[in-house]
Amino acid sequence: MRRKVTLKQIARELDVSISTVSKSLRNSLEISEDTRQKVQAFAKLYNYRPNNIALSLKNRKSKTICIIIPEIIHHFFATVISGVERIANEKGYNVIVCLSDESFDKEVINMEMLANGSIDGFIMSLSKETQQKRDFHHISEVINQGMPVVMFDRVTNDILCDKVIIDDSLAAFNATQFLIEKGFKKIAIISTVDYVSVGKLRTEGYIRALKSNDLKVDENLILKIEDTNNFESQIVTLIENNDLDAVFAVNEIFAVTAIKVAARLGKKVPEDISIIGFTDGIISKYSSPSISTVSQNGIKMGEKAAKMLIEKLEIEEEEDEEYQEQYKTEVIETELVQRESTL
Amino acid sequence: MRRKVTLKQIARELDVSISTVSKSLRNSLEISEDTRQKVQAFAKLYNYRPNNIALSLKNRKSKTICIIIPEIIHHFFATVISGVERIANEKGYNVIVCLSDESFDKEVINMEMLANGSIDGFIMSLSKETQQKRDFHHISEVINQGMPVVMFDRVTNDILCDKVIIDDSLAAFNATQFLIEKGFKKIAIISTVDYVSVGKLRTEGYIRALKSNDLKVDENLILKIEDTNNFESQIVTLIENNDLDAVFAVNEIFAVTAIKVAARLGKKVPEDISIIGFTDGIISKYSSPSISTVSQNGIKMGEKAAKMLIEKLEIEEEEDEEYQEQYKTEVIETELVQRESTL
DNA sequence: ACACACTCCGAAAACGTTTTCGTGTTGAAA
DNA sequence: TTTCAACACGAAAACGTTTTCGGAGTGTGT
Repeated sequence: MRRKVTLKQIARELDVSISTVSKSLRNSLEISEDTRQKVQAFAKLYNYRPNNIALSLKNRKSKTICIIIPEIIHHFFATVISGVERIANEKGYNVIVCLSDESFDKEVINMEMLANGSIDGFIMSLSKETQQKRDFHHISEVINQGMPVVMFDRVTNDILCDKVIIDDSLAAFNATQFLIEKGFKKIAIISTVDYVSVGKLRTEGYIRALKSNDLKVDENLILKIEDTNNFESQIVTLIENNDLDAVFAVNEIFAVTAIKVAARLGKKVPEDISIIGFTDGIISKYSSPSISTVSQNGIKMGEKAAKMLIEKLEIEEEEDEEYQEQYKTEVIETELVQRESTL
Repeated sequence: MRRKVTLKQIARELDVSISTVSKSLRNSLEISEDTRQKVQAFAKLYNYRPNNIALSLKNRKSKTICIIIPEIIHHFFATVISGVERIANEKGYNVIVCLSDESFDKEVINMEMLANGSIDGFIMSLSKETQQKRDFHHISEVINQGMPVVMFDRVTNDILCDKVIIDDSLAAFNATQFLIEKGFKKIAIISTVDYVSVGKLRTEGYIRALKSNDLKVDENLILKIEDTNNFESQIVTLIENNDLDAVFAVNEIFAVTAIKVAARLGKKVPEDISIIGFTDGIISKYSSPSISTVSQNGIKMGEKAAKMLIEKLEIEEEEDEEYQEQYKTEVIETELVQRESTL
């Protein structure tokens, strides 16, 4: 169990100064061929690796970024992480993953813990609670300290920073329009409560599509679910009490639950009722019947977010301030994936 | 955009020494009530937070652990991360997530990048390629440097360290036994190639169960899948050519694919053919029919792994070496979850 | 008047790097 | 012999902390 070897130890061992060792290892021309070789051989023998923490301190940057997400269990967020990881690795950055568990407090704690030099920037998607409270002081504080933040998916207009989103409203519009063009009239939506930004936007898109086709918007067909752990009964009621043609669900779980409920109520999908979901994850793919869905490419979002963040970080080094105070919002394309749950 | 305030700045501002500031903030009795108050007020005003990197360097530990997994998309691994995160957070540790993408090289690179002071210990599950090559030098090297490693799920006997596993063989035995007790004779297994440790063990358990019930082991009923991206045709062949009573699949994807294939071939699940999977993830839960499965509690595994690792880390501080050279292997209980895919 | 204790604070080392600057030793040119 | 450049190396500062040690000043007891 030899401990890690340091410059100092090499220096002592070889009877030269620390500077000489450092320079030798970085192939400085100041050092004679002779000593350089000697040092490098010794370093290799003892498997010397520069201490990252020391480098971070010296360079005042850690080459590490943090991604904060509400839930890792959600397939979509997992794909985003995977996209971030890929780009980060490519550019020599590490990724710290933090889970807010949809809790405002955990989000704040995570940010405060890491904003003290541990990381160079944040990529984040807001927790439900944060969106509900509309309290973003922890984020603006971090930004004020000069640390770049990129928000994705669940974003807010209250904070100025780079953002990566999909056009939730448009995607929902298109999905609904797709159902309307199939000839369906009674189309329900299973959405979330309004403070979840994406839920609200998707509901908006759904309503816009109905209106632009002169269909009546029936409040009874708009189900807004608050408790994501216990909602099945509400879906039962929705399907039981209305003679639906189709259902648009704003996530996979709602969609697959709708299918199960429909089956239990003796309605066949897609013959009796069509269903479209949101997020092209594992559930949609492997469900029986497989689920038509709006695909939001998580990997692409993650990659884009990571690219934007790292770009900001590297620009910061060169240009001294100025110029960089402009923020972009990237919109990632969505796509309607047709499977078995729609006619 | 005020930059982060440091001890030095506070000291200069208040015309005292750095030591005084540091001590004041840590409520040292050496400092008079007066100055302490003054410093603390100032620090609070400017929102002083100690620089984590500097602390890491000084304390020679980063309060950060790394978890390396093959794929974050797999629900099981996501649950493990979530367990690790919870415990780590509780104990004041951060979690760096690295993905090996089932690649040996990425695994090595990740470990080497982080083993230089950036983190205090590893939690990991081996990539397929690593298991195939049986090359674990990167792991033993890290361990030799005195950095604790905890392996979970995909482990190897070639490395001595703490481990968290399930009894794959026993779990498979029980699942098969369950099918046998239902009266099934022709039971197939859809497994992975043998170099994937858990696949091999599960196959062993399956065979053991058959033998202990005096059932013939038919090689034709043992399907070992290599390419996890393109295997459906093999399952078709398996089900088409054999008049199966039941199928035991070693993961969710294989199980749900078997169901889909069976349906296409006109066999009803569970009436014509029963199916048991492995891993109680989202697919098993939401599939139609829902899938009976062996539940391996990922959260528990993650929590246990994190606890073991952190315990090792904290022991290291007190006891000077000695005593700690004993490694434990924790076995997490599995459970057979009965759903609709078995009679 | 002296010794001593106590209070309050600062200097400096340490963690492991990188880099700037200075300096001693060569050898050659004047 | 002197002068100067080139070469090879070391000292020290810096990044931001914590902590040990020592010291100045004050007060107390004899």
